Amino acid sequence: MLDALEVSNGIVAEFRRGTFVLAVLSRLESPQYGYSLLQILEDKEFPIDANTLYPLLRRLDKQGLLTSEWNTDEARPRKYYVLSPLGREVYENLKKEWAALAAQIQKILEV
Amino acid sequence: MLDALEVSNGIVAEFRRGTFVLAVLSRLESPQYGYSLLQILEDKEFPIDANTLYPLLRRLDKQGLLTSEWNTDEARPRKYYVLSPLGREVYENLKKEWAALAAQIQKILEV
DNA sequence: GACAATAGTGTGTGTGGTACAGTATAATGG
DNA sequence: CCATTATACTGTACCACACACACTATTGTC
Repeated sequence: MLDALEVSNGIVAEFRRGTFVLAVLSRLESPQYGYSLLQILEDKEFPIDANTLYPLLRRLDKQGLLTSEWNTDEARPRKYYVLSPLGREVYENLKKEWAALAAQIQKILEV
Repeated sequence: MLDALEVSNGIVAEFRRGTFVLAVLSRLESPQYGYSLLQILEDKEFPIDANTLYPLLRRLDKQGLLTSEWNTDEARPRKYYVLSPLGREVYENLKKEWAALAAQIQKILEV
């Protein structure tokens, strides 16, 4: 049998899952590669598992929100991602929508 | 090709998905049946599709966060759900965790 | 008598997070 | 100079869950 903490953690994971895209987009106004993003987000106290981030980057690239480019000049080859024009537009939308959602939830929890 | 609005809406749906449980739990301190919840949440400007809500209620019941009971006294049989003690405890946790997450996101978006 | 609203169950599908395995190079410590 | 750790990815399979679709059935209304 699961206790309250375990159950809560599972549901909190669902919260966070929904916000991964927003967090990632927020860090890609300047180019980053996967590993640097992992560290940046960890520093920002928003850690994402590598097994979640890498597939997410590929997906956002495929959806056209990011553009990607291999950099082979440096010692180690790195795949850099950055917001595409579409991605930038989507990101601006999402910021507004997030604020709206947060306000709605706040309202529901207050009563 | 999808435009920015369509893509945004998909991602916003992901946001909302994560919060369904919280919204539903928040309305189940007093007993409600599925259909009444649909209407309450719609009134609160947090509409959930019936095809999402009904399976969600069954799942939360199965996980022990809710207790359910058929009421056959009224004209039409209705299945009433209400928070179990575990559910209540989880709900209190989630409110705190939600506030923490919202603050984190706020911080990430600010920079 | 038809039709919308009410109040559900059951099941299939698709998306996406997560896990696991694998590849490979660079830096560091003993 | 060899082992280990950190770096930096790819590829694929699994599973949970939202959502869609189909279905049943009663009540109220026009």
